[in-house]
Amino acid sequence: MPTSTAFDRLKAKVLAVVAAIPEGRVTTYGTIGRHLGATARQVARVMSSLEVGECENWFRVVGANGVISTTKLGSVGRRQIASLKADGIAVTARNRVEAFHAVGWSPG
DNA sequence: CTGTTGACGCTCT
DNA sequence: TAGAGCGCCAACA
Repeated sequence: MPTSTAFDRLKAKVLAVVAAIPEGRVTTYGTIGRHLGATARQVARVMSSLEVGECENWFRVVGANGVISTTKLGSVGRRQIASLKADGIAVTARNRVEAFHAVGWSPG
């Protein structure tokens, strides 16, 4: 029995999945959550708890339908959009990933 | 134990 | 197509 909490265990899974996202591809919290048997909320909480260096492509994780949560537009969102563009992923002015259906990636 | 909050998702209008 | 509201679940004070 690991001293780690369920949150830490889930965190490891999420990090593993997110770290496996290929370049130029994106996924959503719901997709990861369902694949790991967790809710999008839990995945989101894990992402919010990530530290600098914990995940190298956290920015490849977006909300449902490729929508970027406006909650993090304060500072993180800007950095996420910039990172996505750097990966070749276009983002519309509505904070949505362009051609999300084309870049949509499923963990597996 | 109770109340509040949230890097979300789905449905209705 | 766009916007607003409600629900689910877990962490935190």
